Amino acid sequence: MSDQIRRSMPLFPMGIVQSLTDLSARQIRYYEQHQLVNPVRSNGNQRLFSFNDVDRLLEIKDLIEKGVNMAGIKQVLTLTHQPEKETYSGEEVEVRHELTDKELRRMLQQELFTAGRQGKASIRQGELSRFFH
DNA sequence: CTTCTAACA
DNA sequence: TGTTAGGA
Repeated sequence: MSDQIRRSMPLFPMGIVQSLTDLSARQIRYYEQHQLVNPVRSNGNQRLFSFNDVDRLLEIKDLIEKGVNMAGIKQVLTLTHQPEKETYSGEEVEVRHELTDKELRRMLQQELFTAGRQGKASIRQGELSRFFH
């Protein structure tokens, strides 16, 4: 598993990650507060992100653009990064769960009916009606 | 010059 | 989320 070590190596500072993800420093720091990414700190207290962190931020950006809020993103990322055991030609391999649009819609729809009505759906941001149109 | 934390005319 | 102050 040497490749994972490389993907986890602290490499880029805030500026690079900003241009790489098109997210503001404010957003990136905010997502870090919510445990969505875990950049390491340099001696000067500067954040150093790994390739994995950037990859993760891109997933977050994608979900944000789909109208999913923090609560929803946490759920999706948790499910997505939960290793699944799959058997290929006799060999058991760990595979990253791919969340399908169908599953995401299910989550959103369930949310829409469960916690919905009374208050705001905790998994959505504003009117995400386009998911059902 | 870049990044950090805390806070909000 | 943006923006800004005050430091490192």
